[in-house]
Amino acid sequence: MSNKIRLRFAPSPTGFVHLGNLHTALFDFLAAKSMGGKLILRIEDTDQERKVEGAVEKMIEVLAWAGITFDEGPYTQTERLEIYQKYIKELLNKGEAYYCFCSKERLDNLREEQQAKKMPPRYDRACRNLSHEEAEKRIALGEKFVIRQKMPLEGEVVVRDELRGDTKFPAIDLDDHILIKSDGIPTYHFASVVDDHLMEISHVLRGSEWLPSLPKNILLYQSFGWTPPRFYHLPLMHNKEGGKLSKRKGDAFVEDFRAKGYLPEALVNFLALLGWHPEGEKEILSIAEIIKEFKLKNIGISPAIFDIDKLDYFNGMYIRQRPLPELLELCQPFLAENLALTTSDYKKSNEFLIKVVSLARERLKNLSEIGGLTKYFFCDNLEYKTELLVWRKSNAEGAKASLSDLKNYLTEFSEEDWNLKNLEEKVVAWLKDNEKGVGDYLWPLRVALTGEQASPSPFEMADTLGKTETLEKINLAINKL
RNA sequence: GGUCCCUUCGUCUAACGGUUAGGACGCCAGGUUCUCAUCCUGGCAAUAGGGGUUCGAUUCCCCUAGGGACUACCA
Repeated sequence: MSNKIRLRFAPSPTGFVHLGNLHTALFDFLAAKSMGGKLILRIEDTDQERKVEGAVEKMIEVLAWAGITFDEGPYTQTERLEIYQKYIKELLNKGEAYYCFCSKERLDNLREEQQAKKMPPRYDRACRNLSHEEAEKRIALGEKFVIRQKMPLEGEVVVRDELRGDTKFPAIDLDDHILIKSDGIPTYHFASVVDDHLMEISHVLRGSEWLPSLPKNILLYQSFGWTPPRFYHLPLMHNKEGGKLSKRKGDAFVEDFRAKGYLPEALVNFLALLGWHPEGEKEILSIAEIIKEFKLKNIGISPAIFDIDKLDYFNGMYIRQRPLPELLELCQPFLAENLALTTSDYKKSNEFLIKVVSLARERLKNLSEIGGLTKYFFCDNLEYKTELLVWRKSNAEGAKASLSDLKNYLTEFSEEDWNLKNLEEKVVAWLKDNEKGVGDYLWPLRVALTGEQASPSPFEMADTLGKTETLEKINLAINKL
């Protein structure tokens, strides 16, 4: 037995990447990397019905986007069927498994009966004591069969989850579950135990929905005489209502978050904090920092509710941390609609777009919001209610006078002087010198340039828009009043 | 119904059996400010309930309650 650190992420290829998948994959990755171990990708595709074409490639791509890569794999279980055949024979020979010829109908009826009687639904072990000869005979006759695990009939099975300690399961509650299906393909329980052993997996980190099946796993290891890996069952994630994350609410799939403009570092940071905590109080951590700090003992055990507000906060932080050119690149798809509104070459230039992004970024919770937040940068004719131009207790005449005043003052600026610093300093000094109310002037100016209640400052707008457009928009506003 | 797991502010979470029960998000208030946002200050807010063990329980044990998972020839 080697003491190498080897972990595996073992999804079934059923379609989109669920947030829970990413959570598990992330913890597997963090555990492996923090201990200097290897991470293996294994595709559990033993359910042919649910298999989705292209799902594996997509999953690898999405995980890579999140920064999760694999050292080995993907191994695919349906390509390893001879291996499972070999090991099931060993179990059969040891008398730890048996052939079962019960039909689906019989099992369904049995289950219904048991449930009607409020009995726990379990296989009645009808085939458990079939003789070897009898079984061989029926197989030779072409009867369909499955292979079941022979569970102990009494006593209890003690299993260990490293996070929770020992847990006892009464043997009487254990079912003789199926190891090999009638199509000859193993079930998850059997394939994963065989693979974990052969792939020398040292630590299994998986969702705690697997906790009830741990006895089955452990019993298989015992039947084979193998040493089981250490098991860590990770807390499950729920939505605000306490239920499962769902496709309908759009909070289930990683692809949805990605499309909305969530950054991978935000999602990873946020997810790492669901069921794990660093030792210090710093919460904003890069994946590299998390790896450095990650310790298995700091994994939690209680289920966590997925709180979108905190994710938004993290995403905002990471958006503000990205260098502007990168951020612009990421925002491009969300700006396309706005760019279609203008024919100006200047507004399609990098110089202009960088300014737009720099003004929008501190207001973004996710990148997809940038379109709606920056529309007024691209419109020639802003649509807004005339009253919006009027500052608080001022009136239409006041607003009109302010704007005319500003127009005259700004017209005097040379193109060279038209920049943020100058505009701000000079206009503010001018207002002060002439004892003009700041709000009386700046509010209508800002509205004239944006048509919005909330926006960047008038100086930032004027600087970004340029002298010509600024004066045009002031004129339009004056004419409205 | 059965088995198993879980339970600290609304949420994510911290706290060798001894802390004014800490941090973060959100919320509220104040500051900066023409607006919104950012940023800075401050504030509100929790050990599910009941029994034990102990000089002392958030922490250990039991019961109750609540939540969750599993209970397929799905993973």
